[in-house]
Amino acid sequence: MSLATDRDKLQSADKPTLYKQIRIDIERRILTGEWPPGHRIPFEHELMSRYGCSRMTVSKALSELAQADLIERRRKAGTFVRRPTFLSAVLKIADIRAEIGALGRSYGYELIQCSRRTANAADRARLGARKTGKVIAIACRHSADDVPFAIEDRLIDLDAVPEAAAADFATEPPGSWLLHHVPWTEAEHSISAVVADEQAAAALDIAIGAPCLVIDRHTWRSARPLTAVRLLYPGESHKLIARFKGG
Amino acid sequence: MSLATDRDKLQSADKPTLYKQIRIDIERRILTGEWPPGHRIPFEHELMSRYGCSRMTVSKALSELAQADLIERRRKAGTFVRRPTFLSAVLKIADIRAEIGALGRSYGYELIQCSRRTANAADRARLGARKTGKVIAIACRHSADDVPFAIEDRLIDLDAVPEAAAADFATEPPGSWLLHHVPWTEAEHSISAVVADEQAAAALDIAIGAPCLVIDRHTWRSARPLTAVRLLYPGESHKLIARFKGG
DNA sequence: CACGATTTTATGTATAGACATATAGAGACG
DNA sequence: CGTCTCTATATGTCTATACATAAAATCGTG
Repeated sequence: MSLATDRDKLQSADKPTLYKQIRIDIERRILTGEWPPGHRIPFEHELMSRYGCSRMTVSKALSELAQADLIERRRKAGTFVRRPTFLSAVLKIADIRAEIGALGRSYGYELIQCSRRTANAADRARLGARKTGKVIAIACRHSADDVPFAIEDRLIDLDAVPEAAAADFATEPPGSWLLHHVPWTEAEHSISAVVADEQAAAALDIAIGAPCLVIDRHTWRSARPLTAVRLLYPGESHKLIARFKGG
Repeated sequence: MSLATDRDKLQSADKPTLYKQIRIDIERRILTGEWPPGHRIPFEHELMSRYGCSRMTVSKALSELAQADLIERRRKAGTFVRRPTFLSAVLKIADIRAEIGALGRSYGYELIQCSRRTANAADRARLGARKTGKVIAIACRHSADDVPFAIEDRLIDLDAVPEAAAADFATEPPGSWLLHHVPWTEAEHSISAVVADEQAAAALDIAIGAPCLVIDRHTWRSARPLTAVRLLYPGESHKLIARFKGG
């Protein structure tokens, strides 16, 4: 009878490091359904002898899977395949300039209106801030190859983002500026559909009553509102790539 | 001169384990902008003495930050704060039954049409499969408190998901069934806006020409198409929560 | 049997040390 | 001055060991 462990099989396959191979091996069993949700994964000691390595190594593999929400580890009980309650995916939203650039189209930007004012009740409600001093209100238009791509209506809390006072939004779109200068901790997106009113239709060069996609994004840093933005896209498809976690 | 390290400060704070405190500490510096994108984080050896712990411990903290894409580690060069090129966020889309349940509203489901057929050219194009045998085509409607919530038009590749032949889609919505029975590895969402045509307006009980949100979702397992679905929601807001990664 | 105390056990964190590996930067050479 | 090689170095992986911690399982008692 052989003393060979699965380690040989994995090692012979190719290069990646051992813990990564263990991770991939377990991931495979979960994704193929061999180990369905709720299934108890072998104890670390069993995996140690199965793969012929130390506990730290299998633990590292399991930790990464746990961080990726694929498994759940419970002391004394063991490690279990998580029951998916959500289609969990990583959503990456580029800022519009980068997005248009990635499409190989020329980016155009036009500042329509930019004003600084003391926040009124509507501004505070929109930002979700109880009290605020000054805000910047911006309206602008993004275009790709000189065709209107989206219009943007944004409010920035100047107390939370004082650096914004010095930014030149006539030349740099506020989304890009914020993305590269202002760290954030939470964001919430609300996606909906509307039909273009007269104003939006004129700005986007589409018919009144044409469908538009709306993305409302609120951004916070440690629960403090930073900015609220509404983006209006002509109804043509706007793509979001969502991949299973764990590269 | 004191031999005290930052470890004392962190430890005294409260409970979490050391490596987690280190992670949180570094995360804080990044999020507050103290360490801006591109900044080189102190070498592991410096962090060792700063926090008064072993290299494995700081390495574990840094590894988690790297897995969360907050930092980038390069051999010999060091560890750097990543320049965010995307608003990266975790998107969680519940299946519609769970979503309505979470809202505290009663879920209603109605199968409109369900047929099994040999895939035609249009089916293959929609699934993105070069060749397929049989498919299941499903049309159904979801409602919340007896008000139409969304209509669904779905195609399932029976070769890739043979278990679907035995499922009873008259009682269980296909989205829920698939989520709980079929593991997947990749999904792609395409979100757009349309106006309701006569048929959609009738099914959703809205006016013709009213805005609707469309979500097209394609799901694969190891590059093999499993299902393609189009969901049509009345234009009222459909919320997606996106949070900064790394809890 | 109910219920609280004790034991057992699987994971969680931390350590020191070792070797692997990629690569930035220095130095050699044409 | 460019390019090539070599070396120093920071991260990457792995081990063996130790103790901490949470919770399931067991035991003991009223």
